[in-house]
Amino acid sequence: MAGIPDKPSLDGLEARWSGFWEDHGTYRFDRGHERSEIFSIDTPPPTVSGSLHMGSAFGYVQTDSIARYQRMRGRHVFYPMGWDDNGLPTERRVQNYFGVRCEPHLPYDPGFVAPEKPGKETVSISRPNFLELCERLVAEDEAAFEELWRRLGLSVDWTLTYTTIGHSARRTSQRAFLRNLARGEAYQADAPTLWDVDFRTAVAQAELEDREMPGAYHALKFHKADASGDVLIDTTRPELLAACVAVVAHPDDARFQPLFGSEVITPLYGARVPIVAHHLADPEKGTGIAMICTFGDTTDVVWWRELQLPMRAVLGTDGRFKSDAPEGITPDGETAYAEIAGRTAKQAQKIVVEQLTASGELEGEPRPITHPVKFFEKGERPLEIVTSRQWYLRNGGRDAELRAELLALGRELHWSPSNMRVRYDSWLEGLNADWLVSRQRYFGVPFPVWYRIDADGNSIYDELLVPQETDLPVDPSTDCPAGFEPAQRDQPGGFTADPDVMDTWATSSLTPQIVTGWVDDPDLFARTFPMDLRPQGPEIIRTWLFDTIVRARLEHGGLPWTDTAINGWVLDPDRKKMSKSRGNVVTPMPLVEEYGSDALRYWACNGRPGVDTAVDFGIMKVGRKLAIKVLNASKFVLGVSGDAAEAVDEVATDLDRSMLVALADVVDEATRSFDSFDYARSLERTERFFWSFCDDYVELVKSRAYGVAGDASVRSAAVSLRIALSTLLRMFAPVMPYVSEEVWSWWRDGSIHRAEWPAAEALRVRGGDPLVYQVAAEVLAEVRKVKSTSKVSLASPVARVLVVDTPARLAALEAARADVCDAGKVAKLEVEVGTVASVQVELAVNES
RNA sequence: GGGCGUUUAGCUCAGUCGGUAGAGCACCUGCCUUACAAGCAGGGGGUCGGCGGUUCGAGCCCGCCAGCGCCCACCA
Repeated sequence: MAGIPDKPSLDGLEARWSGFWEDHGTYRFDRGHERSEIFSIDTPPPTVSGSLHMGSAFGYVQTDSIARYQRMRGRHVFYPMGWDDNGLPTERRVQNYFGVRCEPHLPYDPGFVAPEKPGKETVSISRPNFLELCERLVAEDEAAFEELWRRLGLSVDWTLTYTTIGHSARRTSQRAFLRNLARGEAYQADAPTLWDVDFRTAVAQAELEDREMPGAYHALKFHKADASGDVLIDTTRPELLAACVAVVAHPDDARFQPLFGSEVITPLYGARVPIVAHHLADPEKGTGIAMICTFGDTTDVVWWRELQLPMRAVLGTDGRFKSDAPEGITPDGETAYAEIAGRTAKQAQKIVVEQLTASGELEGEPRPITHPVKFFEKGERPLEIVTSRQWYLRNGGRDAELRAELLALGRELHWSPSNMRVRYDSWLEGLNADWLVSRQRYFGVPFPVWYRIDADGNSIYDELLVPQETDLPVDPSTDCPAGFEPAQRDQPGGFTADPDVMDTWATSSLTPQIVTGWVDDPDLFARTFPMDLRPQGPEIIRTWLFDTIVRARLEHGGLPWTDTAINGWVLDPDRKKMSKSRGNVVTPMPLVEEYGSDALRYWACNGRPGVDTAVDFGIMKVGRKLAIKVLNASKFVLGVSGDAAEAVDEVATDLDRSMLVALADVVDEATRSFDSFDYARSLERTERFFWSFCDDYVELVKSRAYGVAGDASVRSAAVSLRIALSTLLRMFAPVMPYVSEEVWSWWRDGSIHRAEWPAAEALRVRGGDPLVYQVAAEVLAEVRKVKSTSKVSLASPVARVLVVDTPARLAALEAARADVCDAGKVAKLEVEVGTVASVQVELAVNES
C-alpha cells in the first residue's frame, strides 16, 4: 500500500511497474498445477528483421489482454516469448547492414572484423563468419524487441524465451525431421521446383504470391512437319522456345484433333516436337494451342509429368540461360541459341523476338497484356522452375487421406472469428504439392543428414547417415556421422553433409513442441500440451497455422492447440496497408512515449477480433484520457471512502444497491466476452459503465459520501464506491495494466494482475433494482441540461423540479430522492403520475 | 473464376431477442462545480450502400446488384 498521491499522474508508471513485475516474478509460470488449471499460449515469434511496426504491437497486446484475463481467472498462464531469427530476413538484413555476402566455399577467417558500414564493394565471407554476423545482429534486434514488449506491458514469462535458431529449436526441428524421415513422411526428390533466381533457393507453394505484371502475347509460327502449313501458337515467354518439348491442345478441340499424333517444327531452332492432347489446355486462351517448355510455368510441369515428355532445361539456378544448347535443335538453331546463352530471361526475350522477326516467324506485333505472375513473397524477380534435389514433407498436397484428416482437424479447432476457418479450408483444398522444406541458404537449421560417397567420389543420396536423437542438434558440415573420421569428409569412400537448411516454417511449425519441452521435459509437456491458444495474424494461416497442424498431426496424431484467435491487419492512418515500400510504416515506440502504453493498448484492444484496424491517434488520445480519468476518479473514491471495507452487506441504500446490480450485469458480459477472446467487447462495456459511474453515480452520492462517518447511508455510499472501483479496476486491468496496477497499489497489497477477476454474483445485493440508478441519473441529466442551456453554473440552485412519469419509475426516483436533490442542488422535488413523461426544472432566482 | 468479410453522423466505429438509430473524435454553446480545465455540462448532425422480399414492424432475416478489402484458383 502506497497511499493516495496528491497529484496522480501517468508519468513514470511504466518504468516503475514493469520493474516491479520483473522483481516480483508476477508473470512467472508455476508448473506445479494440473493441466486443467494451466492456460498455455503458443506465442507468435516475431521476425526480428530490425523493424518494429504497429502490427508488431497490435496483435500481441490483444493476446496479452487475454493472458491477463485468464491469469485473473485463476489459470496458471504459460506465456513464453520467442524470436524468429532463423531464415532469409536475417540473412538479407546482415547482407545490407554490413555489406557482405556468404560464399560457402571460403574458409573461416577467425580474425574477420565486420565493416561498421557497408563499403562500396560487397565483401565475400565464409559461411561461419556470415553466421557469426547473423547471431550478432539478431541479438541486437531481439534486445530492442524485448524492450518494446516490456514497455507495452506484455505479461510474458521472460525466463521461457526461445529463438528459432536456438539450441532447443534446432534440437526439436532435427528430432521431428528424423522421426518424419523414419516414418516415411519426409522424402527427397529430384524434381522441378519453383526457384528464386536472386536468392538461388527453392521456395514452397506457401511462399508464393501472384503479382499482376505486364507481358505480351507473341504469335509464333510452328511449321507442320509434313510441310502442310503453319500452326500459330501464342506465348508470353518466347525466350523459352528452345526449351519447347511439345505443343498441346484440348482433346475435344476439333480444330486440332486431326493434328494429334503428328509433329511440328519449332521456329528458330528447328526441333521436331509432337502435338499432344491434354484437358488442361484451354481452347479459349490464345490460339487454343500452347507450347510446352521445360519449364515456363507450373502447368508445363503438369504436362511434362503427365504426358511423360523429355526435358530440355535451358535456365540455370542463377536465372541465366545455360551455355550449352538443348538437345534436338538444328545447327542453325544452335547458332541462334548462342546469342542468348548466359543472358537473363528478360534480355533473352528481346533477342529472341528480334530473331523471330528477322526470320519471319513472328506473326504480327506482340499484343500487350497484364497477367498474374508467380513471385516469391520476399522476391523481386519472377520465379523460374528448375530441377533440383530437395527435401519434402507430406502435408496432404498429394495424399487425399491426409488432406481429409487435416480438414477434419480444422473443423475440430475452435476458430475466433469462426469465418477464418475458410481460409484454412481453401488453402488445403488448393494444395497441389507436398511441402518443400529444404532451402539453399545458410542461417537456418541444417538437415541432420550425411550421404555416403562411393569409390568414384559420387554422393549416394539413397544411403543416408543420420545421428542419434540424443546427439542433436548436429551441424553436418562440421560434425561427423558415426563410424567416420573428419578426414573422410568429401572424400571417395567417405561422407558428405547435406548442404541445405530447413525452411524457417519447418522450425516455427514446431513452436508448441519447442516451448512445451516435448521429449526433453516430459513433465512440462504433459502440463502444457496440447496448448490452449494459438494467436496469430491472418496472413500466415496457410503457413504457420497450417504447418503447425501438419506437424502435430504427423507427430502426435492431433491438434497442437484447442483454440486459435486470428487478429486483424493494421492499416496506416489513411487506411492503407502498411508496408516499408509504401513508406507509411508507423513505429510504436514514439507513440508509447507520447500517449503511454495503456493508451496504445487501449487502441489495440479497440480493434475487434479479426478486424483490420487503422492506426488512430484519436483513439490513443481517448485511451490516455481514460487512464487519467481512472487516476482521478480513484483518488476521489478512495479519499472520500476513508477506510470502508468492501463488504456488500453494508450496502444499505437503494441507489447503491441499484448501481451494484447494474455493475453485476457488466461483469457478466465482460466475463462472457473474454471467455470467447473478445477483449474489445469487454473493454467497451466496462468503459461505458465507468463513465456513467463517474458522471452520474459519483455525482449522485458525492454529497452523501461527504457526510458524517458512522451514519449507515454514508457508510453505504463509501462501501459501494469502493466495491465498484475495485471491480472496474480489475476489469480494466487486462487492457490497461499500468494505471490499474498503480491505483491498486494505493490501497491494496500485491499485484492487481494476480487478483481475482470480479464475480458478478457477489454484486447482486438483495433488493437491488437497476431502475433506481437509471431514473436518478436521467432526472439529474435533465436538471443539468436546463442549467447548461440556461448558461448557468451546475452549482446554481434549483427552486423546484416536477417529474411526471409512471408509478414504477416515480417509485424508483423516490428511492433516490435525497441523492438526486443533493446532486442537482434541488430545493423541492415534486412528482406526478402521468402518461407523458416529463421533467420541469425551475431555476432559483439569481440573487447576485 | 470461386469464396470470406465489409458498407450506419464529416471521421473512427458500436448496435448479439426483429420493437421509435448510438458512442467517441471533430464542430458549436456554455460552466473554475471542494476527484479531474490534459476537466465538466449541453447542442446540432443519419434515406443505416441500392433494389426487391418476409413480417403488424427490418440497420438486423432472405434474394439480387454495386463499391471497398482480403483469401483461394492450372497464369500458355
